[in-house]
Amino acid sequence: MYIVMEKTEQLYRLIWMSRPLMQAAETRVERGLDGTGLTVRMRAVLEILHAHGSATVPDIAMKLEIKRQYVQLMVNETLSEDLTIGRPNPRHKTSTMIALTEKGRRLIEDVVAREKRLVAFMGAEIDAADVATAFDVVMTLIEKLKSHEGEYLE
Amino acid sequence: MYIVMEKTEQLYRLIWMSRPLMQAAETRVERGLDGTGLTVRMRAVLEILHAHGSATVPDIAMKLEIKRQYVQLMVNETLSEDLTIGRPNPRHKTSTMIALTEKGRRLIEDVVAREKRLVAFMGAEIDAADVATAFDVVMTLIEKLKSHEGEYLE
DNA sequence: CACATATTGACAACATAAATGTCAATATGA
DNA sequence: TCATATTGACATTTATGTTGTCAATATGTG
Repeated sequence: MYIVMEKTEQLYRLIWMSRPLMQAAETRVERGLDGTGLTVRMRAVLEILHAHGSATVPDIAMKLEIKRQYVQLMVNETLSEDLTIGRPNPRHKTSTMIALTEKGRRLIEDVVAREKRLVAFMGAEIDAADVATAFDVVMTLIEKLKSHEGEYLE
Repeated sequence: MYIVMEKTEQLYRLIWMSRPLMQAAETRVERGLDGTGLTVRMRAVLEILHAHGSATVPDIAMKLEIKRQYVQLMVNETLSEDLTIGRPNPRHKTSTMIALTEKGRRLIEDVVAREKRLVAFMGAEIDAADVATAFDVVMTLIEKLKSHEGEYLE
């Protein structure tokens, strides 16, 4: 029982550390973007396109879990900087497929590579198995938090 | 080398999962606040006062790592709901000590207890040692991200 | 103890991320 | 073909902060 309480306490604290973690990470990412001309939200668009290939604005919105209207804004910024280009969409004629341009592809690859070098450096003294464990715990937590399981407890 | 890459990749993804984790957690917390009359930011004030005892507005701002002007706003809301009360501060006469009222104390205790029951439920099938590992990894990450170490890599 | 400096609370302006509402144009599918 | 849905564009609103400023008051040092 004591151990159970300890675990819950630690899990509770872990969950509340997600905000400091996110803030520290985003601050760092922002600094890494200095000089690239990218904003954090433009970077998000490029990253998704790089990871999943071209997509429509509503597609990207679904992946980012934010409203398409806001994504449209983000995407338009990347379009006007020639980081992406709208190509005719065979599946839907008014919804263009947004694709990375060569310029956009190179930029996001540079940015991600630089970020990964930093992460490699920061993770040097963390055990690989521990990282895997942490990752699993976090993924499980997200899943549980998003499900409505346990709602009756409230 | 392969393992190092794998670890870095996983660490990178773990870091980027901090936002989904935080969002899922805060959405859930918000739902838990339904019917209490509390907002998330009022809850934050009460939680700090409950955990650390009474404090001045600038103290709370330091703990939350946000500007005192915004914390003032948050605190004023709790004051006007009689969840907290300003008491003369022996150490500084214009800066009142903000303390929980009985009403505030009972409310935050209820809220936290309910949240912990939910966390206990969600963590039931997660190993205690894994939680401890995840917690350590996350704390280490936050520390590394906040330090300027590795800046030269950028 | 006087005086320069800091702290506090209050208020206003601004920034950013995002949600929400609406519309016209166009697609899609029964 | 015609009802319904999707998309992009645009406007408004909300939440969560930051930044700047001010007057009142404290604090601490010579």
